[in-house]
Amino acid sequence: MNPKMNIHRLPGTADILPDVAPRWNRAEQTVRAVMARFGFGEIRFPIIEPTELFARGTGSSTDIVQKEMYTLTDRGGRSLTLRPEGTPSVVRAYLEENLNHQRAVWKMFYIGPMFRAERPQKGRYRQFHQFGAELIGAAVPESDVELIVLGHTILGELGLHNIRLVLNSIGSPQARQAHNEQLRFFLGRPGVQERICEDCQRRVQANPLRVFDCKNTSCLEILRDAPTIDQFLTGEDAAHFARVRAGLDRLSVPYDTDPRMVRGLDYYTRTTFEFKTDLLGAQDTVCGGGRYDLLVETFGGPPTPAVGFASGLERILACLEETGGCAETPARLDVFICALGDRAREMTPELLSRLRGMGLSSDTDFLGRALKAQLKEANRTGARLALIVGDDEIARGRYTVRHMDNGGQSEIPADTEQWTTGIFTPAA
RNA sequence: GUGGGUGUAGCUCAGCUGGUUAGAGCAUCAGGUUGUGGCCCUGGGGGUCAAGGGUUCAAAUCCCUUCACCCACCCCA
Repeated sequence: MNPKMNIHRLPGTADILPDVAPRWNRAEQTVRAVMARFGFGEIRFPIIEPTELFARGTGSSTDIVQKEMYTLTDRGGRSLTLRPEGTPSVVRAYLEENLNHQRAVWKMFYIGPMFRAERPQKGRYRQFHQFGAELIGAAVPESDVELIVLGHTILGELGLHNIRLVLNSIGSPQARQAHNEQLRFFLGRPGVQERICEDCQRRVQANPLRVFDCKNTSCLEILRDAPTIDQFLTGEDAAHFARVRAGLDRLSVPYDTDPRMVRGLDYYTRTTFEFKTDLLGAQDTVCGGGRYDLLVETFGGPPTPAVGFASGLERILACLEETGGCAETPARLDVFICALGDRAREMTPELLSRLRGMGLSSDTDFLGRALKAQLKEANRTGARLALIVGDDEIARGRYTVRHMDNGGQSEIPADTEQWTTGIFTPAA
């Protein structure tokens, strides 16, 4: 806010400062730990990719590709894009690195920043962070269950409760097309067409499925009898879906099915799911995913079934903040050195090095301030001990150690060779 | 991209329908203790009142533009 400072953070981006960075680290650690427990290995792929990867992978009809990508042209005239999501890159790497020749099934996860040029608001940023998991090569319903349970477990271990799992199956592209046509017919009938809202009139043309997201009460009334995707699933689609639900039932993972749940990416087939919260307002999806059995083929690979999900870290952290579920445990310093006078200050680098070499966290005052101010600083940093080094101590060959928790003081030899971690461990 | 709201100190916010040098709490720094933190007391620093333009004798206050943030639409994590 310094008026002279006229370079600003881009809209929808954030600085994660030292006071909140520990929350991020903790969340990421939890994600990595659970992923490892489920047998998923980390994959790191470029933040910048050829634009065609997303045009073909994410799908040219999606909002992401049509209006939300950060695309630039490099000096060679190539069109590059800052990744808006992770799945296409994972599939690209899977084929490019010939992973399909090494093993039939791959379980991979990623974690990192994504970029979307949307209007920022709560729970939606232009640079945001996702973790995601992909299980490539398996078609059985139990692999869907594996992924949903993985998401469920991670969210739970992150401390997120009161989240609702919503399940749907959108079947094959053919089923969806049939459904679409019926829906258009249903909404285009005379007597209906005039009663739906303007937005929905437009949706009927662009993407009829979207009418199911409308909140308008008269639209909702009409839509109660609208055809839903479940009526168009093939026997195999329906059997697959039933088995996914049965798998979740056996594990007592609660869910709601919603044949009207719509996802905005082109590549989904059969199972789709979302974990939703009621803490975030409009941006209520904390994790979303589904099966994408045709995506590998669209990149020229062999027919390869797959399932995946992605989850937004900002939204998760925002939820935790709402519920107070991220109690801060401020890091405590072991020793704060209070140096008085030039001679003492000259010695502090060695003293610090010795302490740090012993594995103790330590710091000192770099402003040449009075003892009072230095102790205040020691207090602020949560130091357990203050090591007071002044002319008196140097003359005596013994330094003063102050126990910040109870104010008690003792002395230790000035000779650092004689130091042990024991003398810096305050009595409990 | 569209609609609505907001923008005053580092942070959270007062400042009524325009009227003298723009305030509080917290934070910060200093003093009360010439070498002893947390509590308390006293004092200091810190604002082109988001930016730019306009109306007016007079603008933090009214108008316009831009920017940022928030909410909703759209869509998604």
